[in-house]
Amino acid sequence: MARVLVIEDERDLQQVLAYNLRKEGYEVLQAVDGLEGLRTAKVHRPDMILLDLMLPDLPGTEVCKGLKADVTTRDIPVLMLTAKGEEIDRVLGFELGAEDYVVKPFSVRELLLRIQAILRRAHGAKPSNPEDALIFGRLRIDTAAHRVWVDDLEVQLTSIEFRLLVMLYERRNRVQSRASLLEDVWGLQADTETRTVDTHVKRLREKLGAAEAYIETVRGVGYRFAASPDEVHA
Amino acid sequence: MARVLVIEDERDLQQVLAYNLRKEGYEVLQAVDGLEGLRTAKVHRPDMILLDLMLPDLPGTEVCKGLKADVTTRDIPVLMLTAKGEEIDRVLGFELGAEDYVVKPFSVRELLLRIQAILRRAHGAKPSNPEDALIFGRLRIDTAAHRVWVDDLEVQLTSIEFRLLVMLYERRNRVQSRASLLEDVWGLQADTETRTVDTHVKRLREKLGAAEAYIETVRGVGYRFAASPDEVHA
DNA sequence: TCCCAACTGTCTCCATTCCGAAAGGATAAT
DNA sequence: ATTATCCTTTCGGAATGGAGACAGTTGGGA
Repeated sequence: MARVLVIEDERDLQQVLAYNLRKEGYEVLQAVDGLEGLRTAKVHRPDMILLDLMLPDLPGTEVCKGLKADVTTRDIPVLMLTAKGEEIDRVLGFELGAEDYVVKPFSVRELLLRIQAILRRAHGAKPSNPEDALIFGRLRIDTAAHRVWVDDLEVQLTSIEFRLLVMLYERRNRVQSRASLLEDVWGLQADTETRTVDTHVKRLREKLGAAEAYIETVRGVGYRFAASPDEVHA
Repeated sequence: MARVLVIEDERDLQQVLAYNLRKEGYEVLQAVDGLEGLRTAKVHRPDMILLDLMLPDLPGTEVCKGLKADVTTRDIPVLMLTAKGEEIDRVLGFELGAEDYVVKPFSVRELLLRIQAILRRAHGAKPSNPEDALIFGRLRIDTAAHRVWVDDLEVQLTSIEFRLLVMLYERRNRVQSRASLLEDVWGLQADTETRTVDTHVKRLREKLGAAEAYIETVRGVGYRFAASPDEVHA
């Protein structure tokens, strides 16, 4: 799930936000002033940032400038929390490249929707090229279109199978335990004695046919996507 | 670079827009009410116009009519800025002929994308009319006229249906979640527990008849417009 | 002003697909 | 050979999306 950094000095609000974000399944990073926020952003690279405009050390505008000035954080969308609906704040926020803003007091629901929208846009906009599918040996994956091909023949995967494949691929050459797959693909956290993952891996392999060998079993640990297409042994 | 006329009375928003447009390399003309907007449009012939629906002297709809009534400004695409809940239906149809609209508060990023899309279309179809229509297999879409044909037979779509179709088409071969469609077509931010999108897709498909197969359902994810007219599965 | 037609969003119902669990068979490790 | 681990098959319940119906709105015309 997505990681959200909350830069907010009011303790109570910080708690409320963190609680609600976690409840929605986000991973939450917290910072209570601008400098800490900048540091955390640079180190942890969150998927987006909630930024209070009024902070004890730096004004939020400066934090925003700081974020935009650094290549590693430049592209992280910022959602501004402004104390009053002053137009000036809005202007500054946008000028500085904030993605959106909400005015306090805001409803948590509204805020969550904005966050969702931003993350959706960020994800959707990532592969802007028309035909940029991942290619791995005989396997081709187009995440934007949600389509998969093996040897130029399209394979119909269900959404879970697709997520499982992408997750394995993104972390190729690293063993994924069943528990971590359950968490990342299913969004569950259960210390599991279930064979659910096995079942889906099996179905996925079936559908992948010739490309099934890319998914390797690591006995006693979990599953691993091959490091390179050639490494697969017959 | 393209010239954009911004007709907007709120000073701050005017500034935000101008700043961001210039940053993107556009030349910006500004007007703070409808009459000034009409004059400026006639004199300077911008490549497109951002028009607030709520202006001090004239409603934006009237400005739009005025633009369409004058030969020198008739072909300039108009992008409407509307507040939430304002009637947007009539804005789009034949009546007013606006090219697109965004609902306030909008993210500047989103707005810039829309502007890009409009200018791209406009440039591609320089000699304004005859081949202004997009062709996709048996489907023909004329965004300027808001008309659609299937196998050379015109299909009557409502404004939402049209917008939905265009949105899907412009992002073809990319799955659109229901939530993102709700946001981009309806201008709503909502947890999608609703079947509204499904219903409209269904109605759209009905009307498209033979071309309905271009709109594909991706179970558990959303909808996707086919990548190419031939790829449609039986 | 009133009425009618068109449009839109929501609801319910239903067929289909999909998921997760269970259980027994197969395979690798010791 | 024995055990631990993984694969395979099967099946009922749940989720998903489409079809149809309906009421609230809106705009246009009588």
